[in-house]
Amino acid sequence: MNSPNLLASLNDAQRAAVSAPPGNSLVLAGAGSGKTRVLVHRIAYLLEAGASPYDIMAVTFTNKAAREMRSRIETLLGLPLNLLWMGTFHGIAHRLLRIHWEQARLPQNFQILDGDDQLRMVRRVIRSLNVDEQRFTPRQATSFINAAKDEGKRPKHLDPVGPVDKTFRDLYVGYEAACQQAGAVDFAELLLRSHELWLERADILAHYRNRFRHLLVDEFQDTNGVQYAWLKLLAGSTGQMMAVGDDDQSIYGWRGAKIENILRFEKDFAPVVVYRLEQNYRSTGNILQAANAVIEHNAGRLGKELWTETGAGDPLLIYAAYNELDEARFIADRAHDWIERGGSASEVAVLYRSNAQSRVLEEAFLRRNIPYRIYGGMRFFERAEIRDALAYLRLAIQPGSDAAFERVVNTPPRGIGDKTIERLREFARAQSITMWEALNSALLTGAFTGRSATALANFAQHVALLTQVIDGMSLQDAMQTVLEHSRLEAHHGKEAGERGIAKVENLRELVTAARQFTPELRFPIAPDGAEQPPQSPREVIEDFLAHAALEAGEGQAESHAACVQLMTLHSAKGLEFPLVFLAGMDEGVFPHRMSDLEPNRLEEERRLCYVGITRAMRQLYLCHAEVRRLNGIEQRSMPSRFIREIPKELISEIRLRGAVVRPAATRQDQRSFGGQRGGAQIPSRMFRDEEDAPLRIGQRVRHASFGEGVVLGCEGHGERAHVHINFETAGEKRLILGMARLESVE
DNA sequence: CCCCCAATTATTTTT
DNA sequence: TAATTGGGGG
Repeated sequence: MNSPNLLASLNDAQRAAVSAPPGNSLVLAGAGSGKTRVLVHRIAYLLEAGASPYDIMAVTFTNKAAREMRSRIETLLGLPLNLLWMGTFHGIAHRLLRIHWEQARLPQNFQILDGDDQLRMVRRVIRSLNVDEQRFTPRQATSFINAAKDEGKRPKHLDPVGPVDKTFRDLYVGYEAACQQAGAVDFAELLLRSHELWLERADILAHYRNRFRHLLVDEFQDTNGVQYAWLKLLAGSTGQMMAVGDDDQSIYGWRGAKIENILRFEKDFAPVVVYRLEQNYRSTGNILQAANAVIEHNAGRLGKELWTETGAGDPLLIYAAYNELDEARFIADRAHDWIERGGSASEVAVLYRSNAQSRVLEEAFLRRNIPYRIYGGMRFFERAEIRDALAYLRLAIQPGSDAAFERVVNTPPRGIGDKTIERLREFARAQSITMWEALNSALLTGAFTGRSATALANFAQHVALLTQVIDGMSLQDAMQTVLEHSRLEAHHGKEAGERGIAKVENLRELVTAARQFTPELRFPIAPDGAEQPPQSPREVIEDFLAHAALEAGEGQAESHAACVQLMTLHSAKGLEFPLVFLAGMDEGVFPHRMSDLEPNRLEEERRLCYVGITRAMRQLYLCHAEVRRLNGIEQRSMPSRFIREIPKELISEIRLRGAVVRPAATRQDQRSFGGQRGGAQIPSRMFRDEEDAPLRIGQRVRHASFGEGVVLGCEGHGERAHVHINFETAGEKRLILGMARLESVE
């Protein structure tokens, strides 16, 4: 059955993929080639062909992508699809474990550890095993554990080489025990545990295999070891899978993603029909050519070249800034021009390699009075005050949660110090009971005396009261009550300045988030019954807590106001903007110096560059600086090699009109630039705003007798200015501009 | 418990 | 540079 309507709006390649015959297929979808469109239409196509929503599972990597896909399908088909399982790997795995908690050997009320909880847990294990915390940092141990889990490995699967590895493995063992004891499951564990559940329980696996005959996986190049194994197991020999991905956009290798999975897929799921989506509907010809040229420097690609029917468009623009302040100022100026000419701020994005670069940019936008929004950094549910409040909420419904207990036992401070907590912890460990139980039993037996006993008793009473008061309350009321009782608002309210105010606002926002929360459907008791909404208020609260862990809350308080978007290249994946600036195209910054030695990592940097370039629809700026202050040290830097990989004919270099030698910046100038304290005394805007300027700092010049060199600086006015040049052979010289007859070298 | 100062150390980030 | 962390003293 094929509906002409459904396929009419697609191009040939898209149509072929959407109407792929039964079996496995791989869609290699280049940037901007309509990938989501294909997935959405494929689902619609399957439904039209007689599949039930009940038969389909669609997996994405981010909640945002999942939401987007669901809403697009519902728009396309005009009906809600509750029975279709669509979500992130973690979301779906979580769902499975909630249904089969018993068979997965989890307590029914198991909780999810997010990254921060996990780190705390690991730290606790390190201390309890008396491992040297300096040599084996919680961070290292956590990434060791996660790396193993991402590969589907339990401690018993590891064979440690040397004592260091062995210690890590011991920590992994200890951590697993601690998690099991606490009834806690980290992100990687969700996948690993559900995978093992299927391996151990053929009946459960058979049920899902039978149910999910159609599997669709987005961003396949980002799958890691367990995710791949999980999919493979679920598909079995009967499941039909469509994997969609782009090897050129694989940028998460550093957290376990494997591009090779695309190749493995072709082998393991053979026969696989491969579709290539290469027509791009997003960018101009010049932008695409630049992207193609850069990515061509990578070896071992699956091979794919984007093309467009749109014209070449404007050339890419390169700006060589003097330093990062100049770069930021330039970007803000150009963004300003765009808006002046009638563009919207939201059409503009500034992308950079690392978050640290956002500061200077932010200041420039602030100064220019351009509305901006910085993505990334701390997300809503990750903020300490929010996590504290949620810990209270959890404690109220589940006082046995040690993680929650430890988090708030002394927040706000109530006289329960480290010593007291340590004794309590010891008490709990010795008897294998929870901290909460330890507290109550210690109070009964009079193990604590004096001030700490009073403080502990107060806390115990406080939690018990909270539990009682909250019982039967709606989520929203419970949240509100918890905030009032915990005195967290008052605690943060008296904190000085902006920060305190922001925290109180966040706490209020949390009540709003609780009010707006719609719980996911719950799972049927009978295997094939329909999903139901949660029954009790308590279940809603539990769902809300899981939701907070699983979805850090990027969407929270999302303003759709017209803002210039500032974000890292990583978070720009999947987005598009008419005007894009790539800031910090310097060697060492991008490619990052930590990644430019090893070929594989360099290639990942290059893919990141490819992602960046292909975000741009109409105009792309590449900016680099000659001098850049990084980690407090001012350094000369070279333009990124990626710039050199773009053919010259696609590029136009920006000469600021009227760059002319001018004396060192006045104090006014410096102040308007946010100040340049310490470091090299090179004025930040020496060569601006006048006519006919042949010289820029960092520029290469040729002198009749000294040969070639680089301009380091300059003092004085016009023809009589003293230029400071570092010649390649003759060394550093100070020359008088009018006499030197310098030629610029390109 | 809180405050202050010195020391330390700086990717990318989703779930 | 700047943000966070640990130690010492009140």
